[in-house]
Amino acid sequence: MDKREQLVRAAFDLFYREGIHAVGINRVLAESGVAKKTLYHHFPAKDALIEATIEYRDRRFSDWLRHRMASVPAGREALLALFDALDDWFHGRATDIQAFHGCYFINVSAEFGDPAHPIHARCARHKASIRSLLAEHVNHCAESAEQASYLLDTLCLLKEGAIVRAHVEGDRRAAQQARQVVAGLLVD
Amino acid sequence: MDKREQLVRAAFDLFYREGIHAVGINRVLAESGVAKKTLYHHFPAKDALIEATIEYRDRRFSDWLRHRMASVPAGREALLALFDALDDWFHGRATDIQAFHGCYFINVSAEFGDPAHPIHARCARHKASIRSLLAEHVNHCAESAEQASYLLDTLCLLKEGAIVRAHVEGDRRAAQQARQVVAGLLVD
DNA sequence: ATCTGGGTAGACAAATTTGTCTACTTTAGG
DNA sequence: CCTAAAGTAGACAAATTTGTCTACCCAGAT
Repeated sequence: MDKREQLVRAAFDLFYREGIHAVGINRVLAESGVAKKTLYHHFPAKDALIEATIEYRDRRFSDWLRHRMASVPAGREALLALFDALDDWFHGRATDIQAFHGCYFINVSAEFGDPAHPIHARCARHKASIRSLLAEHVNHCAESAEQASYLLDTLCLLKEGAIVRAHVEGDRRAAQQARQVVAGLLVD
Repeated sequence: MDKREQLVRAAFDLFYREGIHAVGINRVLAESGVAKKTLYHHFPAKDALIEATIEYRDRRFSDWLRHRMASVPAGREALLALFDALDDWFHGRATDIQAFHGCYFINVSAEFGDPAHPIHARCARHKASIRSLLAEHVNHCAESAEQASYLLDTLCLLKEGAIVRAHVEGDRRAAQQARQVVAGLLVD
């Protein structure tokens, strides 16, 4: 078992559930069963560990979503599958990724509010990467570049909206609501 | 000048910009120019101060939005005015409320992730209150209870999505994008 | 006039934070 | 086999956290 990986997983679990500034290094150490020296051998400072958790989550979440969207025909169906995936996530039926506590990248961006901060910028990059995953599928079913752009923007708005509503307000129907809107936009 | 109010304002400014756990009591004291004893005279603990900042922001933000939506005819126009207001906010043209650093309630919910925590619950209540403000206007232009419910859900999704995209990704066009979608839904 | 409540400045306690360092052990490869 | 890297436990430093407390000031109501 790789100690670095152990650290990153434990740190992610704690940071995701309780927030980054609320969780001290010692909690991560205790949870992962790794020595402090080892942590500082792998990471120069807490910030580097935080970035590693973002990298970890980015990989995990993207793989999960890519997989879900690839299991149906590309285009319209894949875009609807996105919201089915979110629905499973909100209802605790997504075993590949952790139990739902909101979007890690939104949560981290809230704690590192300055857009110029590397950690915030890294979260923005994740969002851009998911956006480009959706873009591929939008291009499958849009009739013009203009419509594609409009569709992509709308999908991203609804996706973020669903995640936030599910977390802040605890309304787990949010994914289904968003799916319904998307279905209406994709009838053409 | 009311010391309690001074404290709440300074605390809100700092918490909103830098996050709650990242800002210590002493920072709030220094910024507000109030003595520590006075803080603990008005608030039993930091949590109570946090709740007071939420109360403060809830009042401020709701008043601002209500005012913006009341300056045009109720119904369709008011709902579009919501997104114009967001657009102004994102572009730093909303002087009544602070410069844009995301939604305070989403940010706080990220730091207090447990939905059962009173602070998280208070944020959810704010969202519910804004939702019911929108509901009044939706009822003005919906043709059925079913359509009204669908419209309201969609508006809320787009609103949260726009705020998150503007903050995390720094895409300040998000409000205009959302407005366009809403305009499409409200043509009837 | 005096007493009460809100205020100030800041020392202090106790816990916790990040990060360093020592001294020792384990493990894997040349 | 032996060296070098990675690991352990945990003491320690220095700063920072929340919250309490002392000692004093001042203004307004009784």
